[in-house]
Amino acid sequence: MSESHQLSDLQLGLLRILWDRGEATATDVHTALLEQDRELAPTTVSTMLSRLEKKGTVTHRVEGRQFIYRALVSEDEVRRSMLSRVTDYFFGGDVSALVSHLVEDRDVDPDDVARLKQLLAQRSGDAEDDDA
Amino acid sequence: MSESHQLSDLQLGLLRILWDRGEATATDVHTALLEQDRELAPTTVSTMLSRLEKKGTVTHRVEGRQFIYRALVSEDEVRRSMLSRVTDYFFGGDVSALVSHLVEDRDVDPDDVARLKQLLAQRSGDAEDDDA
DNA sequence: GCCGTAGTACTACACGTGTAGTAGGGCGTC
DNA sequence: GACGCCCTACTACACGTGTAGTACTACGGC
Repeated sequence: MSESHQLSDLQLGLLRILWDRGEATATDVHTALLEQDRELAPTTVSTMLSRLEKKGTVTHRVEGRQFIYRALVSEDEVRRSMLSRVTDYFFGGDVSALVSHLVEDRDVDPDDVARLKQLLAQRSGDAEDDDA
Repeated sequence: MSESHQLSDLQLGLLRILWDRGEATATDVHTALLEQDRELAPTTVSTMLSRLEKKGTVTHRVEGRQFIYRALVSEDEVRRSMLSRVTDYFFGGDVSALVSHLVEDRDVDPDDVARLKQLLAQRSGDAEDDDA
């Protein structure tokens, strides 16, 4: 089930639009991409959508002359898959190692640290919470 | 500078070996892959290494008849790049949102939660640390 | 000195991606 | 009713990847 979604930036871009809108015609997608300064020929967008459909990533229904596309994979699924890839590869599958890394290494500002502490407190709250 | 390293699984596999060993001949890499049940022809490995070299991801020096390869991108750099991609795409670049997600959504067991709490405690303890 | 072996270089091919042109079929317009 | 426009379908092409065969070359052994 949980296929390793290896998606390119453009493919992610298309999916993003479909996820945000639920459904969209090729033209909608094209327009949306333009708004993101992704200037592609309409045919290019259609081609990509067809290909994604062939892979089972999206599907479409017909309305009049238009194809209305919809994602078949959920954002959550793809996010999970991409995160797994990083987690597995760089942290031996240990999510908490990834979290540690993020907290240690990357710029998580004090506010966020506070927020996370709270989150963790809630998380373990039911057990023996004593926030340090 | 920080190029978006868009690397395939195999490419990551090769890099992993180079990172772990510092340097390795094509044969070393081939052998290492075999040990990971990645059964590829020696020529395939060489081809991939050449291509990575052409892209500037690895380099080699010659010793006798052998090429000794070495990664030109650091593991850290690639990890950072891959994490950025996920973070930017799914969390609008907000690292703490990613961390929250990981903590909320994924299986971080109680021990880890405790560990993370400690980590955060430390993190917010030395409030005036200003690393680059 | 010749031969085999090991190791790299060159070549090849299928497939996916990014990109887009052209063709074909309806629908609206006049 | 003919024309054109808007869509999708089909085709094309360059480039990267995965995969590997074949060619070339140099070193070591006898």
